[in-house]
Amino acid sequence: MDSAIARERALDAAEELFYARGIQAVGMDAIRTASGVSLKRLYQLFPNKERLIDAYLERRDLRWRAQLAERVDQETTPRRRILAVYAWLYDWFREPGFRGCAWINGYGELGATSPAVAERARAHKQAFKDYLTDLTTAAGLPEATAEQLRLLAEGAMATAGIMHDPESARHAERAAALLITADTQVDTDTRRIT
Amino acid sequence: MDSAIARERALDAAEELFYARGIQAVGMDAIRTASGVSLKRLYQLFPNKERLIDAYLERRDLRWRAQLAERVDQETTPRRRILAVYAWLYDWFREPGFRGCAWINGYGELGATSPAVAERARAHKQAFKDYLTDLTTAAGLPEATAEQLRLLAEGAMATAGIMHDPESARHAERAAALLITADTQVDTDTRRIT
DNA sequence: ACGGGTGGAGAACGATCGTTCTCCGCTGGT
DNA sequence: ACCAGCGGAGAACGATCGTTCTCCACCCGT
Repeated sequence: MDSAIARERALDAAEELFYARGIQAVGMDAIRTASGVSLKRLYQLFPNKERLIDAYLERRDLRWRAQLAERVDQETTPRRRILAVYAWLYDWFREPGFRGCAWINGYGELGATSPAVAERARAHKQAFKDYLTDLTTAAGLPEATAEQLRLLAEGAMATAGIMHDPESARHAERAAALLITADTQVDTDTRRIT
Repeated sequence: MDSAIARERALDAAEELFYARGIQAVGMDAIRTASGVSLKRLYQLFPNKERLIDAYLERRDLRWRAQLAERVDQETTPRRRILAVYAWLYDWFREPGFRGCAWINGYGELGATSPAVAERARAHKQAFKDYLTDLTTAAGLPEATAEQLRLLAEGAMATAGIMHDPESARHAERAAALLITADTQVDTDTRRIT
């Protein structure tokens, strides 16, 4: 079997199992069974479990951000592009098998013991925040607004994961709409609102 | 030794170790060593590790909410009481050894495999949201605002934990100030902002 | 003083899991 | 056909950990 295909199958199985059951709850044997990739091959592709976890988080990060950007790019005006983030979250939260943010969960599980996982979580969250900053500056909003939008999104992810309540995304969306409108008011209008 | 004292010492050790290193990374033996409570006694007090985890989350929840309420009660006006939540978060985030929210972390680690942990996390988050609802209704604000304030707080906790950035609390505070002002505007003013 | 029982220290047990090793069948070149 | 080597299945190994068991020192009532 082609090595690249085996790698992808292993990562597919790892992603599904790690995300659904938690990382530590999934043994290498379960990944072997789910992927059909033998243990020997698994350890040729990833020298140990930590590297497999790392590759899982890396690949998921790329896909997650690409899908978000794809949704945002369906909108044209800066304001609608910002709100599209929360619409996308809403769709994500309603997907069957949604179990919260893989990086928040992974950090909670292994952030204290695995520097690699902690770093992946930080990098992912930083990249997300940078993306929001791009969207806000395109809308002429200050970076502080991006920070606030970020907190709303993170709060929606954490809450939706724990409470199984996709509506968090709608509340976040409404708050975001208020914030970007209020900040605009403060800039253009008098500073009645602060 | 008094049974109640042994129980408290065990919980003290469990809380410190579970929170700092993650639950699964701490063995019963480490708790025995840190607490000075023998294994036999530990298993008399808690029939198994899951029950110890449960007691840890329960006791921490009571203390966490009591300390938050204590801080909020230092303020008198409804608006300042709401904003005190974020000031308290800011102080908490800057404490040495802060590692994020114990329930977000615990849910990420064991939410998928332990129904007891998942339920404790849900109950804690629900109680926090109920408390915010009390604060907002006292301020004459709608429940939707409580939901938004909750998302800001949860986002600040998740972000501060992962990024080691206490400033999340200040950004959340500023966003909260905008939201409760904006919502007040919508109610009293014309509904220019929505 | 003495015997019974309580509690502590730590060994022991069984299960799980990451990682490696063994054995064997298959393949591909000559 | 034959042999060398690659890859797969799964056993094996060693470590960790939750839980229980053993053994012994100490204490307290008579």
